[in-house]
Amino acid sequence: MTVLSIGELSKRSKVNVETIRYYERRGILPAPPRTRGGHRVYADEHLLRLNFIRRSRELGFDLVSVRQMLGMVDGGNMTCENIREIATAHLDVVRSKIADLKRMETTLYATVARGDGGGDPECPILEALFDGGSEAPRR
Amino acid sequence: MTVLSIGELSKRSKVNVETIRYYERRGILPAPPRTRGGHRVYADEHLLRLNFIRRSRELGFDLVSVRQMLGMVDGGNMTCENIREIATAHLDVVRSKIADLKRMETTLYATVARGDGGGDPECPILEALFDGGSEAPRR
DNA sequence: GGTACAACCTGTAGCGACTACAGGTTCAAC
DNA sequence: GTTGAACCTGTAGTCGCTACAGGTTGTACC
Repeated sequence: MTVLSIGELSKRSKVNVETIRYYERRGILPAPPRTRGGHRVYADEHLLRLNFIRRSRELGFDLVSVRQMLGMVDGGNMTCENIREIATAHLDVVRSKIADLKRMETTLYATVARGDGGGDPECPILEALFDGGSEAPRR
Repeated sequence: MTVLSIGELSKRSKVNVETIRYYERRGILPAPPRTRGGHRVYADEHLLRLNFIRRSRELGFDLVSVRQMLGMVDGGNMTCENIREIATAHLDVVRSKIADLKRMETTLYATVARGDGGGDPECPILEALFDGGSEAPRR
């Protein structure tokens, strides 16, 4: 039965003190008991939960999804199927972000590389940015 | 010498009216002349510039970089070398975002796929989120 | 028991790049 | 002259924090 100040919780979870309080305000981490003076007092369960949150955030889940998943765990209404749905939806989001960034990377690299060659053209990067059409690289 | 209302400029550039005004406030699009009644009146040069901004944004440049590039074009102090520096730095940022997202994708996919198999384990996704360590996927 | 000072508290404002109003004015067509 | 879409300004909200300001509490040491 460990007892932790917010600072100690912060160190062990590697989550910023301000962020911990922010999670509490957002209803993602439950409000812990307080000392007589008003300081927060945490227990192991909070550390566990905070680790879950950090790990989810590292994987790119937004706080709404994190709250949903934790809410399911808390209430009895949890199905692994529901959790899987959230995770799968998020995986799709991550994959489409990767696709977007790869499209950027391709166009950017082509643009930056273009001027490397011989002559002294005005500025191929600017030209590409000025006369380019919409999103999708032409061709 | 085309004359455009903000609505027409918006249609042609595919940039939201509110966003156009936002760019003006941020000093990225110059404030155009007004009608007697106070409506903004744009010319072709604004469309050109706005297309540049849109295209840069689609490639992920932030507004500070866009302003820097446009500032160089406006003042005489532009070198293609400076432009290339900005673009190359941005390319690095894009590439590291891709790397981050790929790491997420790998871990996420492994996590989601884990429970597909036979038995009826509690919930492998939750387990992974609860007992996972820091950022880097182990193994 | 006193004192110093780190750690804590609340509440608010800022970031970036928009978006979405509210509440009012102007323009264009008929 | 009248409608009504388009425009105007200014402000607040989004997301996930981060960074104060200005005050209070906890704790270690003498």
